[in-house]
This record gives sequence, C-alpha cells and structure tokens, in this order.
Amino acid sequence: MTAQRAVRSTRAADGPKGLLNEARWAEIVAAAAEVFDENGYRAATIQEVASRVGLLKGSLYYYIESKEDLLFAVVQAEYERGIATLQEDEATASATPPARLAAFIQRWMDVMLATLPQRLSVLMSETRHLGPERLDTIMQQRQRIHDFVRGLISAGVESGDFDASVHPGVATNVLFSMMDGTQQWYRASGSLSVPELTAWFVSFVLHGLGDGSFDVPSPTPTRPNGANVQSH
Amino acid sequence: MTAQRAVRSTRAADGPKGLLNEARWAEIVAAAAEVFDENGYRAATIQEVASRVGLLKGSLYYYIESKEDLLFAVVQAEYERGIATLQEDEATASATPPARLAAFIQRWMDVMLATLPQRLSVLMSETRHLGPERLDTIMQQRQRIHDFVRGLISAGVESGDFDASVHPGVATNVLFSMMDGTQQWYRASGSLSVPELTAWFVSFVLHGLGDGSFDVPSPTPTRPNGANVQSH
Amino acid sequence: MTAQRAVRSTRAADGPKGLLNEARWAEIVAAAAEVFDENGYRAATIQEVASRVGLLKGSLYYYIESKEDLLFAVVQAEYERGIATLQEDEATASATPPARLAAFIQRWMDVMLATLPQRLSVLMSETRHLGPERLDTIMQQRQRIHDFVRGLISAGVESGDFDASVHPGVATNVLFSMMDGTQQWYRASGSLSVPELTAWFVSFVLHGLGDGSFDVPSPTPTRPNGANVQSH
Amino acid sequence: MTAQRAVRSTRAADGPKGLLNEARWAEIVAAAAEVFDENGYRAATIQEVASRVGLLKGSLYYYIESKEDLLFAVVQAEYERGIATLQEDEATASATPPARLAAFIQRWMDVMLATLPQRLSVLMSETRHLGPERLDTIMQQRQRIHDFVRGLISAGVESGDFDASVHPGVATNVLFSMMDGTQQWYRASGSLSVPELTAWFVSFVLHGLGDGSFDVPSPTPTRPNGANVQSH
DNA sequence: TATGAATGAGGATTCATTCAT
DNA sequence: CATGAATGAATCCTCATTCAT
Repeated sequence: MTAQRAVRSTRAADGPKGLLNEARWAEIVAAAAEVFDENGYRAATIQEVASRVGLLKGSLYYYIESKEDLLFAVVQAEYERGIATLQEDEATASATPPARLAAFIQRWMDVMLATLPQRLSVLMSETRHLGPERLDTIMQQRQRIHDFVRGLISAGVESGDFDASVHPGVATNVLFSMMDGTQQWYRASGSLSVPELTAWFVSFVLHGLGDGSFDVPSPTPTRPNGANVQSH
Repeated sequence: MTAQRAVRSTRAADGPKGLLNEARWAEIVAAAAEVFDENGYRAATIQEVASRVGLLKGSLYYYIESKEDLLFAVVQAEYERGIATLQEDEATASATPPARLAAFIQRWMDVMLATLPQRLSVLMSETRHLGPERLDTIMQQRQRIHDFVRGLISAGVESGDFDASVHPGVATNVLFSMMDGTQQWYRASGSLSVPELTAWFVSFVLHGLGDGSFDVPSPTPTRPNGANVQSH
Repeated sequence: MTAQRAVRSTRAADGPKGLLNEARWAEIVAAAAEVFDENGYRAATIQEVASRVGLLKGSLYYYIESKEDLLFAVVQAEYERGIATLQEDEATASATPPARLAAFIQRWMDVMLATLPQRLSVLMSETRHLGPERLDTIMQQRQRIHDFVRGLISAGVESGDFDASVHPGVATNVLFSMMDGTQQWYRASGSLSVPELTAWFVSFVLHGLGDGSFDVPSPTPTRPNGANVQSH
Repeated sequence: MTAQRAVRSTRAADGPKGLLNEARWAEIVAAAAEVFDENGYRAATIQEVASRVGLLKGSLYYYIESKEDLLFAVVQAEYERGIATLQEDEATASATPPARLAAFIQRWMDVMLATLPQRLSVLMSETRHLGPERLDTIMQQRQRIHDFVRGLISAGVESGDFDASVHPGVATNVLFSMMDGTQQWYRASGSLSVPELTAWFVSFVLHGLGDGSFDVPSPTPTRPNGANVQSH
C-alpha cells in the first residue's frame, strides 16, 4: 500500500492525476515481477509487461515514468512483505531467543515460498539497476530486516542459548542466504513439503548456532531419496 | 584451459587458424567476468569488455563469435575451478565424512573468496542467458559438484556422524547457498579473516548436520563485534 | 475576437454547439502562446498547455481539433493585433509620409513590446508548422501589413522625403526585422525605456531613409552606457 | 576546425576512436544544417540527416552521441564563420569607424548570404535546445561578435562621426537584426543583387547613425519595382 | 465540460554484429 | 590482428489523439 502510493506520487508531478486505479497498478506490478523474474530486468521488455496486462507498451507509461519504476515497485513490494514478517505474536515475543528465531524462520519461509514460482530472490541482484536514491530506500529496509534477526541471534548468544563463537552479523547473512537461496532449487512438486523443509531448516540452524537443547520437533516421515530437490 | 579450447574450436573453423594467443584470451575472459559482474550480462557491453583489454569492439570478434561466448567462457571457467576443488589429497580422502566435508568447505571457500571482488555467484543467475546446449553443459558440471558433496553427506548420515533426519540433497543446496552467498556480504577489509570465517562455517554446518562430536578447531581469536560484515 | 470565432467555427460542426466559453478560449490561447514561446511549437506539449489552464490534456480536445489549431490561434491573434496597428487617426492619416511612418513605428513598438516577455516574433518562425491553407491565411495578413508600410515608404520616396535610392520593399523588410527582433534582446528592466527606444528607432530609420529634415524629437534624457541592452 | 574537434572529443570517451574522418563529419554537419533549417530542430529527425549522407539512423551514432551534438556543431560552425568575419585587413583596420563599420557590414552580408538557402539565422532561435554548457559556449562567441561591432559604433560616436544620441548596444542589436533577418526575405533570384543590397544597407545604417558625410557609393542602377523581395 | 484510460505512430538511442582494409 | 565504419533490429520513451463515462 504505502509503497504503491509512494511510486504513484512520483508520477503525479506531470499532471493533476490523482490516485490511479490501485487494482490496475497491482496487476501491473505483478506482471512486472513475473517478467523480470523470467528474464532479468535488463532483458525484460516493457512491451512484455504491458502485454500481460493487456496494454500496449506506450500505455504503460500512463502508470509509470520509466521502466525503473517497475523494478522499484516490485522490489519494494517484496521487501514490504519481508518487513511484515518481522511482526511477532505476543506469545512468541516473550519466548526465548532460539524459539523466536525458529518462529521467524517459519514465517519467512512461508512468505518466501508462497511466491513461487516467482523466484524473487534472484531479483535482489537486480536492485543494482535502481538509481542511488531508490537503492538507498531499499537498502534501509533490508537493513531493518537484518537488524531484527541479528538482534535475536545476539540475544541468544548473550543468554547462552547460542555458542559464544557465533558472529551475529555473519550468522544473519548466512541464514538469509540459506533461506532466500531456497527458491532456486526447491520445487513444490517434490516429495518434501514446505513445512518439512522449514522444520529441518530450523533444526539445522539452531544446532548450527550451538543450541544443544534443541530437539527436532517435526516428524518428517517420508523422505524417499532426495526427490523434490533440484539442482537448478 | 580445456574450456577455452572448447570455445575456440567453435571458432577455429573460420577464424585465422592456429592456436590463438592463449594469454590474450585469458585476459579477455577475465575482463568479461569483471564487466558482467559489475553490470550483469545484459547490461554489459562488448565495447566495455573490449576497452578493458585495449581493443575496439569490432576486434573482439576475432576472438568470439557472439557475446554469449564470453558468458559461457566466464561461467565455464568458474565451474572448472569448482570442479578442481573436488580433488582431495590422500589423507583427506580416507578420513571420515565430516572431516572430508570440513575439508571441502575449506577448499571451496578459499577458491570462492580468492576471486573477490568478483562476486561470480551473482553471475550464476546469468546462466539463463546461455543457449540450451551450453546451459546443459554447465548444469552437468554443477551436478557433478553437487553430487560430490551430496555423497559426503549421505555417507555421513549412513555412518551415523550426521543426524538421520538430514536430507542430503537439501543440505547440499543449503551449503552452497551459504557459501556462494558469502560473496555478497563479506568484505575482506573487515576484521574477520577468511580463515576465521571458514572455520566458523565448518563449525556451523557440522553442528547443523548433527555432528555432536565436532569441536571448534580454529582459534578464532579477535572477534570484536561482528565487523567486516556488511549488509550489502 | 474575430479570430477565435474563425477557429471555433471549424470545430463548431461536431463539438457541442453554441458559443464556447470565450473567456476560457482566450485563456487557452494565451497559455499556448506562452508554452510555444518558451519551448517552440514542436517541443511544446498539449499537456503543458492544458496544465496552465488547469485541464488535463484530453480535455483540451473539447476546444481544439489538433495542436495546430493552437498554433494558428496564437499566430493569428498576433497578426490581428498587427493589423489593428495599421489604423491611423485622422491627423496622422493626412500627415507627410515620414510623419506617418514615424507614427506607425511608434504604434508597432508599443504593441510588440507590450507582450514581453512573450517573444512572439520567435514564434513567427513556427508558422512553417501550419498547414498550407492556414499558412496562406497568415501570409495574407502579413502581406497586408507589409503593404501598408511599403506604401508609406513609396510615398515618401515619391514625395522626395526619402532618398531616391530607397527600395521600398527592402526597407520594409528591414524595418520589420529591426522592430520584431527587438524582443530578442530588449529587457524592460534596463535603463532604456520603451519610449526612448522607440524614439531612437524613429530617428534611426528616418535618417537611414534619407529624411534629412528629421530632427530627433524626444528628449532621451538618461542614457548611461547602453544598459538594458542584452545580447540574449 | 576547432569546433569539430571539440565535438569529436566528447565522443572519443567511449572508445579509442581517434580522429574521425573529417570530411565525413563535415558532410554530416552540412546535412544537419539543411535538415534543421528546413524543419526546425525538434521536427527534424536523425533519420533524415542520416539519409542525406547515405547512412541509416543508427549509423549516425558512430559520429555523434546525441542529436544535440549536431545542433551544436551546426550553430558552432556558423558562429565560427561569424568570428572569422571580424578579421580586418590592414587598410581597413586603420580607417575611420564609419568606414570600418561599412566594411564589416560588407563582409558579414557576404558570408551570411553565401549560405543561402540555409537560413541559419532561423536556427539561432534553436540554440535554446542546447544544454546550458553548450549554450554558454555559443553565447560567448555571440558576445565576442557583438562586442566588436559595438566597439566600432562607440568609437564612431566618440569621434563625432556618429550622432551622440546613438546607443552603441542598441544599434549593434539592431544592425544584426537587420542583417540576419535578410535571409528570411531575400531571394537571390530577384533583381536586386547581393552587392546592391549590401550597398544600400551600408548607406541606410550610416545615415541612420547620423553620418551625414556618407555618400552612397555604389551605382545601384536598375531598381524596377521592388522585385526579388519577398514577404516570407 | 471534463476526466481517466488507452492508443499507436513515431523517434532517439543502444548495441551486437559484420566486414573490407 | 586490429580498426573504422556501417548495419539494423530492438527498445525505451513521448505525445498527439480518441473516447466512453
């Protein structure tokens, strides 16, 4: 919501335009996300995005000022979902750091994998094509997300739940690499379900961070022979 | 070496025969790697690559047949380094799975971080711009690397060193996400050295996989407060 | 008035009938004059004109049929003012050719400089963007104005007031170049007032045409050092 | 010469280009001058310019970086010719102000009318489409030319050759308006030759400035009835 | 009257690619 | 080997214009 509005205001400059049709805008951003994801930002064409919403290329410019606007909107939307993920319910908020971290991983994976087949993590590498100002806006949001996780890990180290040798910053980056990278190899069609995958992630990370007390909770029954795991 | 030759043979047909200057070719591929890394494949221009080796864009076509050749050469070279990393010395080859995995992580990280600031992992997402045949070639190499690690993990699970709940395929993908993602946030200028970082990775992964017996080996002396870790 | 009506009648056929709001139309033409003057006809956008009268570009089409309509209206209005300038009062009409010419220069300069900062003379070069028919209409008006001046000069030559070597046609063109070109360098903010400038023009032209009897009439008091004369 | 080189250096940035074919460049600028003159800068298309030199539109970009480069080159070339006109031979340089002014008018008219049918004076109003930096460069040259003439007129006023009421700055602007405006109405096909026209200009201006001693030198024999004078 | 939305025909610019020299 | 010159297809973006509401 906020994001779209921000984008729109940019455009409002060249004419008494008022609030443009929000639904249409959402459609466009979704189409852009798809196209950028499939081809990469540079290889993607405005024409293709327009076609997917049933417009001619020129018409898209009624909604945007430049192709970059679309990239920004897409990335921004993604980060907003990420920030929304930081929100904890009361029970979780008062739990121990490992429990809170586990819950966050859960939430994050749910959100990430919900967008398949839009492997937006790939898009993150496209932020480089944003202008400095917008890149900065995005980076701030990224920071906010990272800070949250880093805080949890730091707390865990201090409380003794995690190993003292853990670098919160490094661990945070590693955690996100793991989680966001998932979209590049996980196929929902395989035999491993999202909950199963997530459960194992939690286990892996907590053990990795030295939380000896952690015990694998989920059953993870069927595990044939590594199906639903692909190399690309 | 092998790679270059493969690429060249394509061209050898019509271009001036004989062995093309190997050194020059290496220079060109290195320049291409830089340029692709800095701008992304599509945004990169032949002109820029040519400029970095002191040529005019037209001249580059003496060495290549298309821009894609450069992408292929760059990616190929990277994977070849990766495959070379699979080689173990005798002692390692006869060690336990966890030890062999630890050694692999060590070797891989050394190789990966040696190429900084070329964050080639980002480039991996550019493989999509390769034609199907070449993409396939690359994927096979990728598979070979993955299979090696997966084999180690499987062996560890079977030997009881790793937890039975570990999915070798998943764990392999996660491991590579972690390692390759490093290039996106690690800054050599920070206070954490590559060996220290690697040591922690080994510890994190082995613990994560359930190797309770593993004990942090490296000294990991100075660890101020997570410096040399950046979010961008 | 006449002009607007002429323009409107074109449109009256299909647009909503009746007299369109004359005031609104005048506003629009004035805005168009401004915008064309600032950017040139081709670079000017309908949107910009619309914005200045508080409309959206689409809405302007209620008043016009094409962008060219605006150009025509603007140029036409200008020429009408010019033609109105041909009108002499009784005393002047019966004076000598030099006196009548002097009076005309006076009137013309008053009208021209009254429209500053709209350097409409620049716009004259935009008439080329009018269709042949309209261009012709404009040219006829231009001719009418020129003929008037040429008549005065011819009369002056015949009466012996002006030098026999004077080419009426050439002199007419030169006179208009001088007068209309003024808008490109004269700044009202300078120390030379419009009356002073005009007085000098009269003197320059009459002497130039060989009217030896002419004597500088106006006082031309303060004349520091050529201030209020700019080269742009 | 200098101008072209300046333009070219801009382009040299993106590749070891060296000096481009000077002859070709001259051809291109000439074509651009024509096209801009015929349609105005904005309405002119790169395609049209390219066609006139037998190129495709894309090919023109081998020589330029943007359309504006062409405008700059054209205007610049014109001003350079103008500056070259300031050069006086020894005899003239030591003559009286009126004589020097007369000689300048002679030279200027020769140069201006030599470019017909390229009414470049019209183009002067296109300088507005240049970027601020280039506009400035042009304005400096314009200033230099104006200063020369203004100097002559000032000297004439001081020497008593010209009337004390003459404003050098105003007179300079008027003189250029007259001369440059000529291209808009003079047709070589008419009965008035360039020398005849110029002679009358000299006479008109000198008398206008109050040089009573000036006597029409040229014969100006045939002067039918204002032929070769057109209103547009 | 006015608006919002869409159109579609350009037009500038980029760039991989070709090739004669 | 290397260059300079040219190509031509693609792509972004602009804007006059239309029209249902």
